[in-house]
Amino acid sequence: MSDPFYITTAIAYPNGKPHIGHAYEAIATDAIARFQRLMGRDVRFITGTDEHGLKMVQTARAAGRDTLEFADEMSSYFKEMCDKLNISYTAFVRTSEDRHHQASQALWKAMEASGDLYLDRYEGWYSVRDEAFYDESELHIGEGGIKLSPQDTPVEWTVEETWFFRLSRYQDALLKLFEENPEFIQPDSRRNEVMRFVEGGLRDLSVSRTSFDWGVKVPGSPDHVMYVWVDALTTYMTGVGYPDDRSEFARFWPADVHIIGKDIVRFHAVYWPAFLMSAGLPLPKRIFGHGFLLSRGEKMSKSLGNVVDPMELAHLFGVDALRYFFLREVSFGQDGSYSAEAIVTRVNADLANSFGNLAQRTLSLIFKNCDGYLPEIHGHHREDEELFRTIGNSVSNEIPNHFQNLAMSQGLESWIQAVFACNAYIDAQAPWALKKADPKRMETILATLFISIAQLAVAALPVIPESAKKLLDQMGIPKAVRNFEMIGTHWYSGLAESNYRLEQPQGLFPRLELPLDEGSGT
RNA sequence: GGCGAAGUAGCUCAGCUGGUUAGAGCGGUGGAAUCAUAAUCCAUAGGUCGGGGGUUCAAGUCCCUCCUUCGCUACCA
Repeated sequence: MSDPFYITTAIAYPNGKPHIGHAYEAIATDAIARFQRLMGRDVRFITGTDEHGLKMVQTARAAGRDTLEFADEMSSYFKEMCDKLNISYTAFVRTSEDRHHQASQALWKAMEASGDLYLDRYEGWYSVRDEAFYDESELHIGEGGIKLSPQDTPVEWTVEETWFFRLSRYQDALLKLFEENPEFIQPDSRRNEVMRFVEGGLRDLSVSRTSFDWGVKVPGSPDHVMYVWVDALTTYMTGVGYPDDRSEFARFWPADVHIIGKDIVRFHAVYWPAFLMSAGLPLPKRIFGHGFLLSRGEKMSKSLGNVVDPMELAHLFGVDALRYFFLREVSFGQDGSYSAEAIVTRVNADLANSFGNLAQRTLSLIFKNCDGYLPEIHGHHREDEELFRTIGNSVSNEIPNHFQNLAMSQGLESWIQAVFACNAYIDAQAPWALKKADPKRMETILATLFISIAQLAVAALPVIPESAKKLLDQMGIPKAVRNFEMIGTHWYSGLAESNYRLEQPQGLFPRLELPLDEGSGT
């Protein structure tokens, strides 16, 4: 059986509809998952929604809705988004599911068994929005004399009985973990922040609430529900069968990487490993905190009116175009900027003009000059070998290495350079001029290009799955060859000898137009 | 206040452990080509690598300092 690979997105809080950040995270995670499949790994890819907590109750109530019914609807938007964006998750986990409650309770019991949970009374300033208590010293006064949390959310004085987790006990173990596994938190700037936070000392964490009941019941304390982060994080285990499906869980846990936003690094890099250590479970291998997408360099906010619906972008420009843009243009781990012009420019230049047009002109030449049959190779020239070397180095070496390191933009940089090399090659060789003068040479050139394009299409599958598949289908590339290992082998003659015949080639990436209402911005 | 990141061609950015004339894409300019989605290819544009100082035979690449932007964190009020 092939090597397992387990990856997750963060589990989204469906308090509102999915925004572009959710789409970005899902797309990036999906590209990695697809890449690993093409590398022959047996992939589990979990995403889902984190539906508990007082905030959901209140939002539902404000809308005059039943909480679960409201959660059903909101969660469905996230699932729809994933399906629309071609996200190849293996399970979409909702924290309101029964199996998830069981998983969370199992984790809780394991932590309790380690003596890390104790009941105490908590009095303090509580922010519903943040689902967190704050010390008086952390508060500041906002407009109208209202006390606000450090996140500028309103707080109220709350007294409740609560379970605590002995987080303080894990300070040294966590620091040791970070020091011995520099890859555990990435990028490095996030790692530094977390380390400094932990070095500053850890307080025990309040991990249950009694002020509402929309959550996972604490075993043996029916008045308590778990702190949302406890059960949200547990989703990563629910998704691979914890606690019942022991073989699935044993096979896929711990996760190879949790892809999350930079704003929730602490929960994943501090609380989560501490919970797991307490429960005696293996820790995820890597936490990757990606950056935020900024609209024309500015943070998205409702007040600025620059909130963009990712579904609208996908509809406007196409799913693959959007996926390509995000992964090519944004250096993974850093913040990125997007705008309609940037998307149109990038997608037209790379996908329509360079790659799409390359495929179109090559396949058209074969269609017209070879009657659609794949041309024979009559011995390669040095220029052909050079092109193969360039493509091979990119497709078999640089791209997989970069993707392996979650450096998608750099992998795509290598990819587009290889595409450029093909365009330079076709212009230099000018096969269209050889139809009568030297038809054999023309055939060899077209075959060389056909092979190169197939390799580039396979390498692009993780990023633009739909269009790359269409292209490979047009080209008649067998399914068995559509992975990083096989596409580098000698499959061409077999395909040519099978008398595969091309249809009239269809354009893959239509040139995009800048929508009228988008072009006039700053 | 502490820690950290960023500041490189008009724009968006690459530049790992310091080493020949600082790179790419887009845009601009001049050519070529016409198979192709008016797409492509070639050449080119002379940017004090935020300012200043230092180490070194040699510094975007190391050290110090200052400026600007951002992140994490602390504290005062």
